[in-house]
Amino acid sequence: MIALLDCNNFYVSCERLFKTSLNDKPVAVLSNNDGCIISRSEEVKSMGIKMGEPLFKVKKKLNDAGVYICSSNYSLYGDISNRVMEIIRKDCDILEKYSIDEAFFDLSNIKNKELFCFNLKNKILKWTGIPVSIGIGKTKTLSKIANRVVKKNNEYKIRLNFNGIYEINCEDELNYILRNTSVEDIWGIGRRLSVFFRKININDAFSFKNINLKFIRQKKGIVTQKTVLELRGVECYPIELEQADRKSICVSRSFGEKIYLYEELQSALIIYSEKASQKLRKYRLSCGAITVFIQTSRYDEKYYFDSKTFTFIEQTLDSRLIWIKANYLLKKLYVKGFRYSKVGIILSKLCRHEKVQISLLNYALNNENSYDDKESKVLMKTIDSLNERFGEGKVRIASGANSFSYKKKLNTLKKKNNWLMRSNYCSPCYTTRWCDIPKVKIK
DNA sequence: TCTGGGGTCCTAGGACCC
DNA sequence: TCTGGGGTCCTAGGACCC
Repeated sequence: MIALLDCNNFYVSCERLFKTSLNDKPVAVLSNNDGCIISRSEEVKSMGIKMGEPLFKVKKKLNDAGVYICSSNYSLYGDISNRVMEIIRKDCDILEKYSIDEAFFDLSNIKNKELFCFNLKNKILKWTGIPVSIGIGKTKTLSKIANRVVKKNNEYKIRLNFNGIYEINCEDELNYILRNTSVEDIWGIGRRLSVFFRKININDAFSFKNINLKFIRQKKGIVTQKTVLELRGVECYPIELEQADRKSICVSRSFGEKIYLYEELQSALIIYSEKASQKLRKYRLSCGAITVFIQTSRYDEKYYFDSKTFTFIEQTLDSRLIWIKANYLLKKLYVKGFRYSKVGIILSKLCRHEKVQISLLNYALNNENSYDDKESKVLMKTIDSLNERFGEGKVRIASGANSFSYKKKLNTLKKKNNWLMRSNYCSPCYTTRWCDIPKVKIK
């Protein structure tokens, strides 16, 4: 049996931890750049505010109702998430962290599963302050559905109170639940697939479970077939204990204000390149290719999107090299006259440091774009540790985007770095930054 | 005016090999 | 006039997830 633990309204719950006055007030957390609503307290959900709703469309409604709005604060959420995961791991080490607010864990060897989960839930609440819900089923897909039953109690009405825990007990109960679960609410069935299934009159999880296996394999592929099997109790997605190495790393942000100037794109991209390379080294990886993309808003009449990729002869972890190539790609991509809303960098063809395939050509040609490998590694390590100790961005790559002449140009245009992401309602990093640690007064 | 960011996997089709 | 059979690898695009 597999349990799925899910933190309730996770980002909102994190914001409430250090600002207890918000506990019974409506709260909403925004996406990056304060664009959309991505976490809502129960009060906000019941106002009819949808997940992913753009802020500007509902701002008045939120203000009128006295909703407290937060920008997202990922260093806070990431840290709280780790604490929750560690508490689970203490009681159950067959654990897979599935997302920032979810974990699957194995209950096969536990006798009273509901009691075990009940105690775990209380412990997490007591030690971190985060409320959680736990669903238990034979497979990951079923535990997801069990978890949904806890949260949408009013849709299923099989019990008055779950205490945050629900285990699918018998076949009859399972079928009842599946009949009352819409096809689009199954894990693995998204917008496109649910349109397809609705068209052929498969509207709920029960009829989806009983679909012809050959038909589904042929029409929708192996992934969807696995989802059907999982609903039948056949495990297709086991709990993954080891986190697989990443296959790509992407850093991109929407701008606070639209951008026209090449230099402004450059000054954003250099920061993203540095962030991406830093992440690369944190995972002990090197990259074999980089992709840069730029785009205008999807809602803009003159929509523009393009991306270009450069492949290295030899995988690298050096920020300088990554930036040189990123800048080169940006130059090729930039077209004057568009209102750019976003730029980004993707590192791909990743491999472990120690598995980098050394190129004969790099040595033979004494390639100007390659650095001495040993020196480069030491330098990057030094930069990373300086930045970790003294704060992000303290040591940076020199570039035109940081130059005096560029700053002068911005000055004459009376501009600052207007592209910086909006984050107008951000809470302090209570648990990850020394100066933000909450102070306690004792009388 | 204002609409997020970061991932994974599968599949079909093209290019190439003998 | 008539042109096989069996593979691999790569990539773009599409689907999904949180």
